[in-house]
Amino acid sequence: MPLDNPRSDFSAWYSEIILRAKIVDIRTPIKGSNVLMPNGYEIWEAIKNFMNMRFEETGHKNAYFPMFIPEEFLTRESEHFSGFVPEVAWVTHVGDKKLTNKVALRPTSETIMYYMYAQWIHSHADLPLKYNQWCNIIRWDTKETRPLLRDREFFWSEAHTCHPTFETAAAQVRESMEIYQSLFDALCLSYMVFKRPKHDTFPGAEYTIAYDAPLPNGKMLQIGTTHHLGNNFAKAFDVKFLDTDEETKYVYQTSYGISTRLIAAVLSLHGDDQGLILPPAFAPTQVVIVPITFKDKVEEIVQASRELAQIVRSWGYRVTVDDRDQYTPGWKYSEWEMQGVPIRLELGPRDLKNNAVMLVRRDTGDKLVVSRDDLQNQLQSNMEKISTDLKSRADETLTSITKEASTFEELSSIMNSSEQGLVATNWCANVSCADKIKEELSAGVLGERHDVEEEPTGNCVVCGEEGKSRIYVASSY
RNA sequence: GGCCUGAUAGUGAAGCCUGGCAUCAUGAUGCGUUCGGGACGCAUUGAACGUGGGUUCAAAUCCCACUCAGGCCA
Repeated sequence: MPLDNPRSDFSAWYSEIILRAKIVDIRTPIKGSNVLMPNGYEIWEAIKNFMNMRFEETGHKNAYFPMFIPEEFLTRESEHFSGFVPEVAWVTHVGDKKLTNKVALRPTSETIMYYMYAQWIHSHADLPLKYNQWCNIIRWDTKETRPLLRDREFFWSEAHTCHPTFETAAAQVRESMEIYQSLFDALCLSYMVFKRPKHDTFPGAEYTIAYDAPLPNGKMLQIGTTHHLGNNFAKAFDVKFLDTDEETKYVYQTSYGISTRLIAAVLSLHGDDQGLILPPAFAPTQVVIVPITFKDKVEEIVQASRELAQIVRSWGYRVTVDDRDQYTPGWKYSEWEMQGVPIRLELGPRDLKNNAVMLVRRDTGDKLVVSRDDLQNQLQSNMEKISTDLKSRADETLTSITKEASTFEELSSIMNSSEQGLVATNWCANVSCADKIKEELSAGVLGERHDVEEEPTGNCVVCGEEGKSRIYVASSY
């Protein structure tokens, strides 16, 4: 029962893999409100562990803020509110009583957090304040939900920081970028960092930095964002401090987040037609041991496999022994490959006799007979090799979908082809031209690159006026 | 926002046009033989056909609404 090829039919491949690899089950009663199954949840926990480590190193504290937001809060920063209002879910009743003041289920937590920040921050000595929360978010999309890509309820991390000046907040933006890029690199993703155009900046923010990863179908996926909020929210929520010059000032703020959507990027970018390929550092099971039993030696081989598992576990790996006797080895190989386990060890009578094991890489299928003495080294070097190879294959995907257009005809022929792609071009910075790209091509202006300096190379791809910036266009989820 | 397609054992499908005992594969369970790339035999087990209503002697099948899934256009 082979999977579709992710390059030729990504949509079908994605729908199927998500269930067959036991990541998400969408057979729930409410649209866009799905089960994150253990395999998916454990990847998320591994991401959390990585991030919590980085947060600790950089002076962030985790906290938890309420899910219920009074209506009045969402109207205080009106630009912010209007950005979310169509997707906000409201509590309007309790039992059979209608509430006098309806309550929102958080679509994001700026308002409730900054209301509290105003009570906590008094002086420059209280700054910087760097809090993060891991929580669930409700955004009630009325249609077009896709598991992990666009859910009505999803998990995320949102960090919200306060600083004395615009520049110290800008420095915090840079720190968040460094943290996120270390995470994306550890996940072996390829991505580009963009400064979003003005019209696509987060409601209430001065500017937005976004990280976009390629998908095999030529679309791009936003896997994280960082916002410099200036003091717009500080003014709305009255977050002030007494500075060293004895003046009362509004704080400057930043916020940044990643969500379970990141998992979708990892699955999609690395997977193949046999299933998932998980980056070793984040795989729920890193090593699976499959005993190859023969009728007169079942106990001996199963026992040896369990002992081997204990040893490999003591080296710090997450290990599973698949000793189910109702499945044949070949069946087990396929199942673990579907779930993306990076390395499989096969242990049979031949290996026992030779004091060896068979080591198989998920990403390449390469098989290698390894002596027990050399196993620890081989595991480590193969895990590292898998990571670097995943990363370079991901980079190749990004390179292969990146294209160039100087006229609207070129741009539109790329966007209308089945491969689509990420198109580098030039823009006059007028929203009307971005709107035309959106209306006619269902694609968006991702912005100008923030990780690389680039100058415009020609005139605006839409109107032909002077190009003000070199931008990238793609369709996105 | 508009349009199209679909929903039948755990899973995947057939049956629907032309209303009349719901079929096949797979899975699950048990026993036995197997086991180095999705093994096999025998036995057992499974559905009020998405939900609600309508037409009819009779509805999985025809009609209406809703929910969910997928796709297309704006």
